[in-house]
Amino acid sequence: MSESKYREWILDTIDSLRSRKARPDLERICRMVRRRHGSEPERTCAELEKLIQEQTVLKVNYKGSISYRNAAKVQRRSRKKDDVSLATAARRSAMEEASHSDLSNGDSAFGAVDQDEEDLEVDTSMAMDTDSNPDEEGAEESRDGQDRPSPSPACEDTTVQCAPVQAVSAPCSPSGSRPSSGPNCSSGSALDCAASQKAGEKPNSLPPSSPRALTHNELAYDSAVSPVEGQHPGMQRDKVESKPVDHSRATSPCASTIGKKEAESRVEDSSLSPDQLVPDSIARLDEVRNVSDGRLLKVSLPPENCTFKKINTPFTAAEGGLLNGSAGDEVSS
DNA sequence: ATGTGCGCACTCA
DNA sequence: TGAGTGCGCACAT
Repeated sequence: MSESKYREWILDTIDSLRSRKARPDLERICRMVRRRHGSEPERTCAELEKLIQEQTVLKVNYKGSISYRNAAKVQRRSRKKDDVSLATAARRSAMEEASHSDLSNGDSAFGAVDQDEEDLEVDTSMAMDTDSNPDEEGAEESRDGQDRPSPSPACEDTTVQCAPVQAVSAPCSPSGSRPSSGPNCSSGSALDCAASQKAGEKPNSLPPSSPRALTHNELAYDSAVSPVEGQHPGMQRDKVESKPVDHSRATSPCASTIGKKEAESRVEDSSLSPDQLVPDSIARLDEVRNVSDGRLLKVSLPPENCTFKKINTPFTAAEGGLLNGSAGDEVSS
């Protein structure tokens, strides 16, 4: 029940922020939801992750910061030509909407839906590009989701919340904002996380891959990341194994956005393209693996570790952060 | 203090 | 050149 509500709230909030020309970031989303509906930031954060997993919401690293998009609306540049993509997108949206009701709930239906979506994404992933990619994070997880029906089963756990989103994007809080809370964003909560993002931040991203991928679409995020892969466990693994490496570090669940920036800062390549999604997948390689095994365990530990790590590992960059120089954005993970 | 509206610059296809 | 995005500011509450 609430899930669907949250979905609406979150999507609505994202739309609202966008229409206001404000970056739909975690902090703003949580704040607005809290203001409007009184829901706790933590909860909002968790729900948001779920939506990301479901691909209802896309997490993207834009201009060095994480933004959330309404997947149903995202299309962005790439597509023009491809009708296909549009179509796909449309379909997706439709599905999403449809799924809104069920998916979130995790009804049986959703299994099917998911698949479809996945397929779409996969197949179309190329087309979708940005759109889909961003989801990747979600995608992967969603895969998991297959096993486990609902989108965010785990989320509820503290681990979860942080996991997806954060993981993806945020490696950990940069400023070390709160080591103590480390593990989950929870207490610090989204807001904190978000806040931290801002604070610390510098954008960056880890570019996993090669720019070329981007060529196709921004989504390229990287082949590694590619959502698609995620779909098949086996594939995932391969990919994961193959590329992963760096990313793994980056990820840290809870730290969430916060960390991300740091991470980004350090890593930054310039190659990235602007909107890139933030594929968690990479980040979460570990998780993924787990998944392949059976499902992911959300991994609780990581957070702390990550957090600390990241925190500890300061990069001068952070400050210097400017590294990013490039305006673009990068894909996050 | 917080939310909102919007001009403007940026980036990309 | 058109479109999407978000910063930064001014204004509203």
